[in-house]
Amino acid sequence: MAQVRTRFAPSPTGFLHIGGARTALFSWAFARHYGGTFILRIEDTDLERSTPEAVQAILDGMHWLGLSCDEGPFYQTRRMERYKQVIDDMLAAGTAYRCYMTREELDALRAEQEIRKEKPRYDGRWRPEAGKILPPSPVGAPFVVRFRNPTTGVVSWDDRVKGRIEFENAELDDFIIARSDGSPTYNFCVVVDDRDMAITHVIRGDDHVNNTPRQINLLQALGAPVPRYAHLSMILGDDGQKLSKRHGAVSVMQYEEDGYLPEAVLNYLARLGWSHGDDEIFSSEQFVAWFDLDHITASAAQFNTEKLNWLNAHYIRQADPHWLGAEMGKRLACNGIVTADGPDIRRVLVLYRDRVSTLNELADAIHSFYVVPHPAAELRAQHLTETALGALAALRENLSACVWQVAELGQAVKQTASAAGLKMPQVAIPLRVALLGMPQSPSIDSVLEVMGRERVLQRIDAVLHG
RNA sequence: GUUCCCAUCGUCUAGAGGCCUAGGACAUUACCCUUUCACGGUAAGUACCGGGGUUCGAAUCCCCGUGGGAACGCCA
Repeated sequence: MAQVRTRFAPSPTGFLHIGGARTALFSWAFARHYGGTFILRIEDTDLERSTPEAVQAILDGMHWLGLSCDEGPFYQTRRMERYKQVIDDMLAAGTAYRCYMTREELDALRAEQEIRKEKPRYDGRWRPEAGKILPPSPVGAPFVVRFRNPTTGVVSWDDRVKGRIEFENAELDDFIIARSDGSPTYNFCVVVDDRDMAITHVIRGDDHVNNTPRQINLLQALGAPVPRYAHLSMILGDDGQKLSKRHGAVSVMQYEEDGYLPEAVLNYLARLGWSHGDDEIFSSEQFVAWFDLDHITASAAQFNTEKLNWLNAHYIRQADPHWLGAEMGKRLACNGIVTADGPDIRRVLVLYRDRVSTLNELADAIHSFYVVPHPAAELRAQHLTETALGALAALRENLSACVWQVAELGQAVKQTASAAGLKMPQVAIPLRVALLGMPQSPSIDSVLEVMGRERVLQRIDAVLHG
């Protein structure tokens, strides 16, 4: 295959959401797989809605996911001269023409068409045609530039996801390529850029399928090669509903905040709409090695947070303890919890890392090691009974005599229980409540060891004398 | 309304005419492990939208229907 060049071309009107992230991921992976070039292009020609904050949000999202581009980011607003030149060329070549129809006239036309239940479209009244007499151009009046779309035949392409798609040219109208203020429009900029940037594969959302025939016609009018297209179907929300700013669409950065690891999000997204046999868990290197356009699903996919959670749990278990420790320190510090003078955070993490599915859950789970817990009255009443307190008092004595090492600590708990004629849980659960403020925890001997003698004894005392 | 797209377990998916009495994963349920809660292990239930063709044979190919979606902007 010739040098592969793909691009991700978001418009900076909001954050990078999950759908955009997947599009970027697939474009990126495809380029990487073939040793090609991945280009980032910011489509900011809509001055009204584009913001620098949104540009930054997109950049941040891609950076977090580790999707780095080889060229760009290019900004369409900085290429205005180029667009203008191409428009002039097309006007001169007769592949585009000036249209003086006013907005009012256009609106009226559309209204009529709608009444007649027709597809709303431009009627070609200013389109030059051999033997056709155009109205005289109003001098000084504003005009738009329209592309002279072929009127007969079909446009078609072999979509790498959806297969062959054909459109009758008769279905297409002469779309605007330059507004009355002279600024170029989306379909036009895309074509010029894809041509200038020598894009070989356009991987994008399938909401662009209907733009594709227009873009192909334009490309052909420009004498440019037509890239391959791969249209990805959309991602639905967890509830099966379409994602929108109003409903369910969240920034990928929100996932970071919620305690997801980028490798989990990447892995999840990779698997959403693409497959490699039965493989579920794989690194991004593996993904790049395996990725192809042939195994992309043509139908829409519903986002499933539970599966993401499962993957995230997996990656938390795999995470480097030093990194995880630092990350936890940061997250706890955000809640005003100091970890520096408490138990070694890495040892605490080892106890909890396989019991949670997000970093936030992990932070919640371990915070009792650093902050004295206040078990709810109900918990106290249920677990810190007189019998239990008696056992804890005995245990306190036994523990204080212990070498602080897991096997010996476990023995101490067991012996205390049997000496009091109690079952193991009858001691271990009150002990958990005393130490951590909750009746469940990892293996109690490990908790004792990691929490450390001083803290353990203090917390038991607090319960006994509190 | 017109054009285009899509259709396998609740969800993500495997499946390129016989390997499919349809496989894997998440979720669910049961059991095992166990000092609790998890992790882990084992097992179970659950799907080819409907109807016609083509074929010796169809989840796979074709047509129709139904359902869902997208696009029809001087937005991208």
